[in-house]
Amino acid sequence: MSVSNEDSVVNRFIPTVYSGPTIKDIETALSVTTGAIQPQELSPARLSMLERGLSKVEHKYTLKIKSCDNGAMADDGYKWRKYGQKSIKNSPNPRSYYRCTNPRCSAKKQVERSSEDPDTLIITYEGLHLHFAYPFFPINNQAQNTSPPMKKPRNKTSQPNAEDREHEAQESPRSITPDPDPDLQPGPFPDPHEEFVEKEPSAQGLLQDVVPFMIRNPNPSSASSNSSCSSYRSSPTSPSSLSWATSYFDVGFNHSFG
DNA sequence: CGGCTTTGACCCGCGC
DNA sequence: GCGCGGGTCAAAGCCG
Repeated sequence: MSVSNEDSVVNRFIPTVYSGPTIKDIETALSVTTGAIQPQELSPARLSMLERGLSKVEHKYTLKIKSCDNGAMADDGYKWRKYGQKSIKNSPNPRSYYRCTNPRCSAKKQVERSSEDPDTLIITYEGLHLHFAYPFFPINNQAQNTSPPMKKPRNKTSQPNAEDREHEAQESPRSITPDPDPDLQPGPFPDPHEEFVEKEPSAQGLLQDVVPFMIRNPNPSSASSNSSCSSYRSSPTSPSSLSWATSYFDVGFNHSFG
């Protein structure tokens, strides 16, 4: 599998999902989150996104948003299972831990309320899952050695390797093809657009979780009122929702390969 | 009855 | 070596 071939697939796929930014642009945008590039070099859309509080720290993406809800389930319409909650030192608000309900995903997120602004939720996404998108991204050399410092699961359990493999599937570029979903095979894509849309429902808890939230909350300051609290749950799988794919890849691409 | 959420305990890693 | 903080697990309770 040559890189050029992968690249061609990407080039085919990306424009189908959205028009505008290229992979390079995505990389550029993400590099901004780490302070590598001046904001004025970004597109208005990307700037807007960043201004809304998306930031990247290591392999985690922190999203600061205004919300009238507790942030537990009402963020994206996809399913996250709460698996823990802890009170945080120096913070009056507890932090909730969520894990994607999709058994293939090891994606997690932490939700906590800002101590400064009770209306602001700080959501930290980690292990974002992009199995369906992996085949469409070029495997850069830099991605080969960027295995995030995921903690090893305890060996005491009766499933010593199951979870490891799961992490591999999420974090390692090599997992691009081995993903168990036959519908996500790389290579010739009969109808990328159609496939993409149709498969989404089964890809619960994907990066879509991040983006719709931002896209659908264009005005965070007013989101705390009442109207936008549930609107973004409407239909992340609708064709029109592809508009957020730009941001979608922004986050996921870098996370997986950066 | 099944699934999901909640809550407390346990375990691990890091810093002092 | 000890203590602290954070993350995950697992059992119980609740809701649909």
